[in-house]
Amino acid sequence: MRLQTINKLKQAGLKLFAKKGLAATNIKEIAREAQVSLGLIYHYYPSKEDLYLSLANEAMEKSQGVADQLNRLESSIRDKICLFIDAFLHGVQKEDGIYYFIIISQSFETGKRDEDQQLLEKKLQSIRNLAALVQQGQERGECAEGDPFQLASTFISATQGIASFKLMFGEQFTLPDKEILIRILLK
Amino acid sequence: MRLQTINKLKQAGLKLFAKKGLAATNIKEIAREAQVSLGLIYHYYPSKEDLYLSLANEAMEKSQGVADQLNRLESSIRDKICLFIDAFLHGVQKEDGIYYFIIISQSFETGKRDEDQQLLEKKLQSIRNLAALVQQGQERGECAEGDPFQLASTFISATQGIASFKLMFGEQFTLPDKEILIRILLK
Amino acid sequence: MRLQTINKLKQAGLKLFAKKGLAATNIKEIAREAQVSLGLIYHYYPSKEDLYLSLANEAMEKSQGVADQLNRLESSIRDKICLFIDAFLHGVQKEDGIYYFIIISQSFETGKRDEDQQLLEKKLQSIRNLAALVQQGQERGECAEGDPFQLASTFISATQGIASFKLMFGEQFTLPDKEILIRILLK
Amino acid sequence: MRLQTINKLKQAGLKLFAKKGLAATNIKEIAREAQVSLGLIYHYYPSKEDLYLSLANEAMEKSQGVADQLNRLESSIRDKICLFIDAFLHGVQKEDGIYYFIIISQSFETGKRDEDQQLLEKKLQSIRNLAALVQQGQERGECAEGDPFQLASTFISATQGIASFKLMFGEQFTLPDKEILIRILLK
DNA sequence: CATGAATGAGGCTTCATTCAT
DNA sequence: TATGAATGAAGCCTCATTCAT
Repeated sequence: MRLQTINKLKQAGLKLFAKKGLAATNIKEIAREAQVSLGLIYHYYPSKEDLYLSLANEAMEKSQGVADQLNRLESSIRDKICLFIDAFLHGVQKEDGIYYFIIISQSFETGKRDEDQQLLEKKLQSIRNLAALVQQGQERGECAEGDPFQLASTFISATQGIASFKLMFGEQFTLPDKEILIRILLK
Repeated sequence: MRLQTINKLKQAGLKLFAKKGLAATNIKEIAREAQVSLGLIYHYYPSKEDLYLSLANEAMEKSQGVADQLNRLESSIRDKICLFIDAFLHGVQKEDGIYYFIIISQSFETGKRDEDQQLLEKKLQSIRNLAALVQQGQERGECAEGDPFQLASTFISATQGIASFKLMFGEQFTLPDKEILIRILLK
Repeated sequence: MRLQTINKLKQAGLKLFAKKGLAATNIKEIAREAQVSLGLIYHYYPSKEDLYLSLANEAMEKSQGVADQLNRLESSIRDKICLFIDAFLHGVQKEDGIYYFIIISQSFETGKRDEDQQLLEKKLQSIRNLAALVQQGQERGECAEGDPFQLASTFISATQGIASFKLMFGEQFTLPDKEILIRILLK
Repeated sequence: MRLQTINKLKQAGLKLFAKKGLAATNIKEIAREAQVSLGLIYHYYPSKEDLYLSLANEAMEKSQGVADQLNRLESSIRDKICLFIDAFLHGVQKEDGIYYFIIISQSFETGKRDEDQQLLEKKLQSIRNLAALVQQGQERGECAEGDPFQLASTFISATQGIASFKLMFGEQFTLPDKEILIRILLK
């Protein structure tokens, strides 16, 4: 039924878009991967770009959801950041998880100006959110010195690059230990 | 004459491939950007993929060249790493520089198995080279604790992500201060 | 039930085929306009072309029916032609009426050779019928001079063109007074 | 070279669009008829619709050109109208001529609102122009009685219908004598 | 060396039709 | 009867590449 088909499509799109990017992924391939006929995609998504945007937005929402959850916790900044890193290291080892990270880090434009712009804005916002957390941490003496936005973006950069390497090299690539990532943000 | 045309083509290809990726960049656009006729491209490169590979390899070589130079210096590991970071932060602010960084970080496959594989291997090697440096640094007590390969890949990840953000957001994005990057690798 | 659905389908098909032609009208649109599900259409018509042909034939029959009725009247040729013109001017002002006129004037081919050919033959026959009437009129001195077939086809041409303009321009277009049309055929 | 190719495309498009309409004519067919490769069409026209619009506009311009020429003549209204009818009857017997007439009479929409609207407006204007001529003729006592716009539209309707029949039936259809058409507009 | 017209395979999308429910 | 999800052939269009000039 509807939901099952949509899930198969999302699954297939996520995997292929993450691995090859928007332009290099073709609709036929998505259909094959989803085990669905070519035309069916267009019952659910008006275009390849719409499927991509839907996945990219979903990825951002998931990421934002995790961040929100952490922020609601009654714990030290250090603990929040540790949990965030745990979530990242855990997520990047699951098939879907890594695809979501990669989709977020991609900068492929769909040609839909408004929606591309919105995605970009959300990315920036998520860095700002982490920066705010870092600033709090600095005030409490838990975080490393330096401009909070710079610290946050360096950290996010590192996670994106790591996800990218993990996808590129697979088993050949060992994820960094938690401590290495912690050191970027915390004293 | 020859050289000038080739340069214009490289310039244009570099910019467009970096901004849009291999699949989304088309030859006509490259010709227009290079102010060169469409057919002329094929006097110098057998295919779009060859132009891309040529640029990607050149980017890797440039990067390797910088690393080699640093390694040949008679200075402390700390100084080498500082110089490396300087080179990165400086490079990423120049138009061409950032394009080279982005091209390196991309994982676009051209369909030429051997050459794609070679590129991947070079990327891995450059992480290993940095890891070796880090290991030396650790032996001398200059570098941070942790698995050298993990430290190196986290650092490289961070630089790639930063280059990517810089290209995405342009002036809206402030590069991190040197100290923030230094802290990933050094005590 | 059956009949109601068929009527809704005919209504919708008539409107859309008249406005956009056979090829540019799609089944989904017909279903929507008829407020009927997509699949249901295929319970009543084997294909889009069959619905079209059914409507085109019905239109021809209606037109032929009016002509037959007039012919059966015991009145002067002049009166018959006047009544014919009345019927046209009246019909073209009703929504369905104009669609039927337009369908008749269209020359869309459905790919079903035989049936396309039959439709064409019927069109020709209806001109010949009017021509016969004109010839009678000329013998009685009521009709204008000239080849009866030419007079008839010119008249029919005019009515088709008028119906077409009416559909195109709607309220912006004023139908011609009866006298103008009368003058084509009658003295 | 360019011009020759463009002419072949126009020729082919004109013929096919006239015979089958916009939606039922496919690009591959146009390419075959023009003896040109499929892709080449897109060097000269951005889309099928653009080719169609270009032909439709050209047809309107040709028609307008003839009308303008006649208007510039220093002759009686009667003579102008006679010449107009001559031009029509002559044009409709040439292959291209009839295609142009048919294209003008078609009401296919391309989906480009503005341009569709402009075409419609031009059609209306050409009726108004003829109506103005008729009004002059009435003032001079040369034209038939009745609302000039209605007379003009009836006349134009007749010519369109005649062109349509001619294309439909070919040799089976005899064009009306000049006198029959003259009688619609002139006393 | 240089141009850009020409080609056609392949990609995205539509849509008539079928079929399980 | 009735629905609309599913199919896939066919249409439009793009674009890497070739080639005559």
